[in-house]
Order: sequence, then structure tokens, then C-alpha cells
Amino acid sequence: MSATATERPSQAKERILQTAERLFYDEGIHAVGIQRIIAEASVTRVTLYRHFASKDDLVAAYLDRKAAYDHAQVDGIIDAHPDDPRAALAEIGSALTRDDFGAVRRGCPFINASAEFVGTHPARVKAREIRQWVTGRIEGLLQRLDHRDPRGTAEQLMMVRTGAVVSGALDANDHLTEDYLRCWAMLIDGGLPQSA
Amino acid sequence: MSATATERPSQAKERILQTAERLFYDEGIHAVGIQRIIAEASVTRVTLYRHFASKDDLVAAYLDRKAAYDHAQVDGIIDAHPDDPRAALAEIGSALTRDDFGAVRRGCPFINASAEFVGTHPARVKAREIRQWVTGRIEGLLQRLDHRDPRGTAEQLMMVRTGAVVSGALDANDHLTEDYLRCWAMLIDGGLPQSA
DNA sequence: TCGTGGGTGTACCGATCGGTCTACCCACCT
DNA sequence: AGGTGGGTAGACCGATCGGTACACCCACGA
Repeated sequence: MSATATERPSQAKERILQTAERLFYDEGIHAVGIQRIIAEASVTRVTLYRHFASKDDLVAAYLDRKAAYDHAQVDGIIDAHPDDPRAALAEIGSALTRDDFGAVRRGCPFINASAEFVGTHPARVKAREIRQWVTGRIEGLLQRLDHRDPRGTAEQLMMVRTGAVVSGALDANDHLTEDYLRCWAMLIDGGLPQSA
Repeated sequence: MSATATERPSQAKERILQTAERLFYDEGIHAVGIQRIIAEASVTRVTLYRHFASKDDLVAAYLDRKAAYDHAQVDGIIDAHPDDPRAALAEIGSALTRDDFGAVRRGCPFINASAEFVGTHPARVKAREIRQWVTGRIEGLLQRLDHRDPRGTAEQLMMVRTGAVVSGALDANDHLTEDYLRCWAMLIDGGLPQSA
């Protein structure tokens, strides 16, 4: 009922964001001009600048959306295993490998964006934020498992996760998923209290 | 004697390459125009295009030089420990951490460049090549140690190495070196034959 | 009824992009 | 003496960059 009321806020904006997301991720941020985006989103220049003050603004929105996906996915997994942190950790690890790393076939959007900007540009700030957030979530799960070293292990897990994403985008081979998940499990199991 | 004879081949070219290396790595490739490079290298436009057919050509030369560093470093370490592959592995791992990851403070030049290009662009090809080469070298050392799984472990080592480089560039903390090297050593020691 | 906000269309801005052109200089080697 | 190759100087190219100005349309809600 009355969906149209507050829903109207912009179909064009949504189209712009989806297009920007696709192009920025697939081809890089500096490589994609405003012209490309408005053409493929079937929007006019004025409309874009009505919704986003500048390209940097659009970039920030693009990364915010990417971050929202990650937040939702990780928290969704954790919530789906309220009494089994170990299963949640396993799921966080393996979620990455779906469809042969298809969702990250071009690597990590935050790492990629960070490569294109310097200093304290929003892209770099957001990259650091999401990485620390994920690391913190993993650390929390490890704590609930009475893991020997939640902080260090969480960071190590982030390292192999990062490496797997990059490898999946650059030099994927048939063993990648297996090698990655074995390492992931080893880091977790190696510090568990009464594990065999 | 007669150094000037064949040494002349281009001081300008060298200046261009050094400048390109610095700017491309520090700020990104698409973010740096030809104008910036020739200005900071104190060279004219014509001179640059006399030595490099195009910007893509210069990018390729930039990455070739980066690859040459890596080749020299890794092979240098291996050659310095002809009878001790384990020491060589340890050195390859820790070489990265010198000066608080200072040499890679902006991350991996190949990963960064790959983020800016699509398809089979030289940047992506070279990235895959250097990564597979390093992985192969590590695998060779593990084989000489009669490691249980040289191939898989080499790939896992590359993952944590990659993750450490990225982390060093984005969210370095005081424990990074320690966490990284512990993981590095664990992967190696975990598969050794008669280890304690 | 009228304003407001999302939207279109298009022309325009200065700046920069990668790349080319012509003309000249000079140190070296043959 | 002449050629060659590395170098400088600066103008110029079409294209694209991010961003703005102005004028108009229309559906909605107050």
C-alpha cells in the first residue's frame, strides 16, 4: 500500500549507482568518465550532478554500497549461526569462493580503489574501515571460541582472505579454493582449546 | 676506460623511467599524465615519445623494471643460501617487512596496476607472470626441504604475503610484521618431514 | 492552484588527456 | 666533413575530462 509515496525518490539515482558500481569495479575509477556512466545509465549529466555533488561523491557512494553488501553478508552469516561461531567462521571463509570467486572476479573493490588514490581520500579511508570492521567481526567469533589468539589470528585470516581474493582475480588455478580453505581452517583450528 | 662510449645511451630515458616509477607507483597510472612525467623528469615531450612509443609502452617498461627488482631480490636471497633452503625461505618472508613495509608502502605495483586495466592488458599479464614466478621459486625451495605439499604451501605462502603487503599499505598496525611472519613460518614448518 | 522536486536536453566551460609536427642544437664516430 | 642519434623548444591536434548554465516538462501534494 502506498508504495509510490516515498518510493519515488529516484529511479534514475538507482540506475546511476548500479552503472557506476559495474563500471568502476570492472574497469577502474579513473578509467571511467562521467560521460560513460550517464550514457550507460540512460541519464542526463544534470541528473547525475543533481544526486551527486561530484565524481568523488559518486565514488564514495559506490564504495558505501560495496561496504553495505559486506556488512550485510558477514552479519547475516553470524546471525544465521547464533550458537555456532565456528560454523560462522567456516561460512565466512567459504562464502568468498562461491562461483569460482565470481563475485570478486576483479578483486577487492576497496583495494582496487585505494590503488588509484592518495593520502586520506575517502576511498582509502573506507578501505581501511571495512577491513578493520571485518577483522573485528572475525576476532569476535574467535573470542567466543576461546581461541588462543583472537586478535593475531583474525589478522592472519584477513591476510589469507585478501591473498585469495587477489589470486582469484589474477592467477586463479584449480587448487585455489582448496588451498585457501585449508589455510583458513588451519589458522582457526590451530588455536582452539581442546581440539584433537 | 671508455665508459662514455656505450654508456651514453640516454640519461633522459633513465630519468623518465625513474620518474614514471615513482609517480605511477605513488599515485596510480591513470592518475598521472604524460605532462606530469615530462615536467618532473625535466624532459621534453618529444624525448619521451622517442624512447617510448606510447604511455602503455612506458607502463610496460615501468612494470618490467619492478619485476626485475623482484627477480633480483628473490634470486639473490636464494643464491645467498645455496645449501639452506629454509633460511632462504625465511629471508624471502622477512625481506618484505624491512622498514615497516616501507618498500611496499603503497602496496604491490602489479596488483595496483591490474586494478586499472582490463582483459589482457600487459599490466595484468605481467602481474600474473611475476606472481607465478615467485610462487614457483618458493615451491622449489619447499621441494628441496622435502616439504609435504610444496605446491599448495607455496600458494598459501603467496596468499599471506599478498595479504601482508596489502595490509601494510592500508591498515598497518604494530603487530603486522609479527602476525605475518608467524603465519609464514607456521605454513613452512607445518609440512616439514622430521620437524620437532 | 501552485510550488516543489525529479527529470530531460543541450550547449558550454576551461583544463587536461595522449600524441604528433617542424625545426634546431650538439657531441660523438666514421 | 658529414652523418647519426640524443636532446631541446614550442606549437598544435582531436578527444575527453569534470563540471555548470539555462530552459523546459510533468507528477505529485499542500
